[in-house]
Amino acid sequence: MTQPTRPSAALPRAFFARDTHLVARSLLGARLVRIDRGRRLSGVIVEAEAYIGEADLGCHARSGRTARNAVMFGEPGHAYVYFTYGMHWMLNVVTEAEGRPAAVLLRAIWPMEGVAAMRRRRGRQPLADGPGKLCQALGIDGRLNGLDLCRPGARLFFEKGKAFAEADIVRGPRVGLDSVPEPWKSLPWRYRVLPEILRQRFGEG
DNA sequence: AGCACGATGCTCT
DNA sequence: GAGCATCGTGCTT
Repeated sequence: MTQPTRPSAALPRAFFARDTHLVARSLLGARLVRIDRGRRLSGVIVEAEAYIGEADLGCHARSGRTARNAVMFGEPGHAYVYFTYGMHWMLNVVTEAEGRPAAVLLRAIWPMEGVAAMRRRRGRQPLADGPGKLCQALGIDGRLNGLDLCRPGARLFFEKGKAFAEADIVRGPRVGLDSVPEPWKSLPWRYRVLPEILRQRFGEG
């Protein structure tokens, strides 16, 4: 649909080296860009969740550093991509200072560029309104785990976008943590754009 | 429109 | 061997 109107720089590492809630909140409205065989696939980020530290029992870092979660302990601005439920990839971006395991899970985008290519990957199904669907639509899998999303030339990165107003964003409990103990299960660490605001800004799906 | 369930394989106990 | 930061189907209101 829309083509890029100007070259834009990837969000810098300093953007991610901050409080995880602030990063999650600030990513809403930003653009997630995937370079796929030389073409841009992108969408506006409309839902994200915060996972913070070893004390957060909903976070993969809860049991300390392992082979799977090692990237989360590293430099901010890298992709933490993992496989779950035997079939789905999840995309996170590492946040906060190096050595402190924290990340933001990308849960949904509003597709903007390369919609036909995304649809080819997704079939006749909703495009990218869930973390697994998002990864499938953008062709993201474990090969991208550890990728530096702030490095020039990266095939996956973030771009600044039109921010959403505070009133356009709702917080709520994170999804899929049914067996995680309280308070972690219910903490409002999920951030998403109100549906009516999406309709207002983007029109019907 | 909503809920229950099965798929399917990796990670950690 | 259990559980999982999910998804699509199929069945019930």
